[in-house]
Amino acid sequence: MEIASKYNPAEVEGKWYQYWLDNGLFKSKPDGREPYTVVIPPPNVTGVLHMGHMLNNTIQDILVRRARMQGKNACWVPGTDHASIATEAKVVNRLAQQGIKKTDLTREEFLKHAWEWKEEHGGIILKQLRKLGASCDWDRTAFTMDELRSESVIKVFVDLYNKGLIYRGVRMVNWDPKALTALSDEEVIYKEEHSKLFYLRYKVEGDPEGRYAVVATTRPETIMGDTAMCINPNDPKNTWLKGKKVIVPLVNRAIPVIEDDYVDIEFGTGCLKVTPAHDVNDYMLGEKYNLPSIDIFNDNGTISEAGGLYVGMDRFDVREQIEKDLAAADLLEKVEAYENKVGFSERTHVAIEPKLSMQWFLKMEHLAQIALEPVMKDDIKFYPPKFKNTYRHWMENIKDWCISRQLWWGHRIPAYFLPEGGYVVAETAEKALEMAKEKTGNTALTMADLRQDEDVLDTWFSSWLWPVSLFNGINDPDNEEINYYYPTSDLVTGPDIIFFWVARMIMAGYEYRGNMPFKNVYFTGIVRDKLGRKMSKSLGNSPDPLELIEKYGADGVRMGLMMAAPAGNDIPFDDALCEQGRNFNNKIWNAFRLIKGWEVDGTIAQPEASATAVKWFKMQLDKTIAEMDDLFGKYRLSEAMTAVYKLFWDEFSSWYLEMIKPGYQQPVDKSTYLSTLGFFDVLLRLLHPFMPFITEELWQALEPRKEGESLMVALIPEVDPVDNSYLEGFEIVKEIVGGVRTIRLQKNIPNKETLELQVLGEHDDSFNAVISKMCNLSSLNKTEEKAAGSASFLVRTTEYAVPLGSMINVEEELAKLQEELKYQQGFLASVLKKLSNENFVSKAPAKVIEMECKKQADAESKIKSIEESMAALKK
RNA sequence: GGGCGUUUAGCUCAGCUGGUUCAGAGCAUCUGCCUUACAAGCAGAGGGUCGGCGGUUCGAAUCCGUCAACGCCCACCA
Repeated sequence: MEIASKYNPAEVEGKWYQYWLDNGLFKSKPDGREPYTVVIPPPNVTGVLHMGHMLNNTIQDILVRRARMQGKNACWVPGTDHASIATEAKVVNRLAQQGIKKTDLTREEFLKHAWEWKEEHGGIILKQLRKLGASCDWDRTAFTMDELRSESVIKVFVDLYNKGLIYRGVRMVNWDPKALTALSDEEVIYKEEHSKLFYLRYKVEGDPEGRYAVVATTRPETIMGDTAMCINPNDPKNTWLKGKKVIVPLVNRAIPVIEDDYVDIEFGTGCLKVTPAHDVNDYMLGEKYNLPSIDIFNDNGTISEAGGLYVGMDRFDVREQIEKDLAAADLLEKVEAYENKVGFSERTHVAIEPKLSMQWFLKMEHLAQIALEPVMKDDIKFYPPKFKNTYRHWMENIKDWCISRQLWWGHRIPAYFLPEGGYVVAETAEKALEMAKEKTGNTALTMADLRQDEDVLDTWFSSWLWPVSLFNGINDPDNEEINYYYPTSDLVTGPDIIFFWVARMIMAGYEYRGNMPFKNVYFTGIVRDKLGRKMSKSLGNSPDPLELIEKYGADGVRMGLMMAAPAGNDIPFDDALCEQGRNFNNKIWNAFRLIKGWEVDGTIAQPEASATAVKWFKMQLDKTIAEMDDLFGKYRLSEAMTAVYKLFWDEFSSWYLEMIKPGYQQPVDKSTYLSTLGFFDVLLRLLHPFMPFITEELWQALEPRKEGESLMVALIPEVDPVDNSYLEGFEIVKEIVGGVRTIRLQKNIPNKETLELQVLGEHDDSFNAVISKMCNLSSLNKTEEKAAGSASFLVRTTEYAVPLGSMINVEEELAKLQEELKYQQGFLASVLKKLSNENFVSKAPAKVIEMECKKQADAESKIKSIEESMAALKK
């Protein structure tokens, strides 16, 4: 059989993915097996694959594939998120390119465009995931705005409203002047900004001396909205202002001076301008002192008519202009450089404007209560657990959730306003009409009399139902699927959405299923470039995942990502990691070439070295399987991968295969061959979750397979108990072989040339055949006295000598031995010092002392043997 | 301003409740090899007073205190 010496991923990946699809291997239906369920964190429907998705989905696929190979009924449900703000923005942009303004369209017309956009661009990301090898059950692909999910969302809204948990009211909310919508607190990102602190002069009304108060503010453009100035009643330096009125600069409007402890005497001048419409704290002061509120901004962040000045100008332009105008009017005392935190919209990146508006809110107290305990008690486990703290802190300080958005793309709030005021909340317009008639007593009401709320719900108000709604557990709470698949097993996601999504899913899970939505949460890190920077479009430091796959193969990229990805740690990504992954693919490929290239002879007996190798490797294999099991249990996936990586590369390729390898053009015996195929098969099983494509390719080529058979559903074998002392014995063999190799290297003796090996001291003969083969020995004998002119080395306390006759350089050997002797003597001295320490001997446990005594004996024995060698050389 | 986390070889990290093989792994580096599976490879080697200081202990990378640097989360001081 001719096989290329290098693995070509492009040739096989598409083929096997299609094979898996054709044979329905990703599909899952409830049955008698134990379920293993994962729901995908739904990416934005119009998004494209980035490195974060690659990492996240690689991890999910590893977990899912492994579960499948453990005989579980694995179900990985894919889907996308409608992403209100982001998608609506994209649609608006595209319309703008066509010269269409959103405001010129009706809601229906706009939504038609939006759905068209979704059909065109939606779900690209899911197609891309197939290139990665994601084993999702694609038949289950869902969308947060598809029929079932929409119905669930509306049903939940109505339910929460009926429970009294949803209310409507005018509150100070985070306003996004670009997206023109309210946002939740979580959607605001605070960033440190270099800004200015302006000191403005507020003249005291009717003061004969023309005195003025100085107010420090970062936002001079809001003075048109000032309705009071506040001082601390206990501030001696401002006592003179009590009861006075001051004139707002430029605006020339008189406002009262009020007193409240809220004002920090130390900050600025101790005078605070109060703008109830545009600052959360000022709003509270306004409520407390019954101040008027002047909203000086339009929704888009320009100054409104109510502002009186700078009408129509943008808030930031006004800030620049007003500085000049204040200075010109001699009303600007000074300007200082200042660092402060400014809130930005998570989606549109513009500065948030606090704004009073009518919105819908969800009360969080009850939901937080039911969701906190399970995480604290580890019913739901977080990996890494440090995020429990973050979670608790948020739950304990939670505020009500603003769930309405002034957008069209999303789930429309099912509230219907009545002609004479008031509203009803119902799942459908028909039901709403019924309720309206009942409420008003007016049976003549028609659909046309009702006006549905214009707003849609926050995207996360649908995402939080995801683990339940995917199995239709809201609409049909007792169906077979939800009963079987829920609670799901593992959730893999980034810590950045712990509040947006994870916490809220836990709330919804307990509220609507009375049970957790998932048992374990694996938080991934952020993928960074090798300089430690976040990957971003603007930096251009994010590699294109599909190009990477093309270059290194999906398996290589998966490995590259996993190589540096312990849970919760950031991933410093480097192409070199994928290269390492690709190289490993090649290693596997070539091991396969070797094995399949052998001619098998059923008549020859199994060599002793091969028999030993088979016995040893079986044990090594079992040990690693157990180790991987343990690591997977702790979600230490990169360590599990490292374990199998080393098993394949070091133990299997470098040791096992070398031990059983027949001589040039010699056949291999049947028994060894079959054992080797068996080992290779198991190795492929262990590797498959990490690198699905190459393993399937080789597994299919390993033996004839029936149509539809796949490694994907092969089982990871049970292990036999491991004899650790046997494995330890083999580690000694490795040291002996290493010792001989070093001598060959140093003396420049080619492998073809045979050597003799003499043993002085304790030695287990059962591995002699292996040692002889690996070292190409002509003899391996115990002896009392080694040959003159031999190079030797110590393994534990046994000396191994290779007679070399005249090739020995006595000077060099002596120098080497001298150095070793010095080290051993130093070591012995430190052990003796410990043992002569009264405190140590009396207080340390017997086991430890015993250990030290053994160290002493070993060191003494080694010293003796070194001294003997030196004496022999000097003869 | 609070809270959490990190700091171990050039790089990325592992070292669980203090004590054999506790100073490790992979990559990178260096040396020698185109050896008949694989040069995307093989065989070897070097490299760290475990962030600083102090304490507990017979014994500390590991426990405690403190300082420093970095990172993340939260918070209404203009």
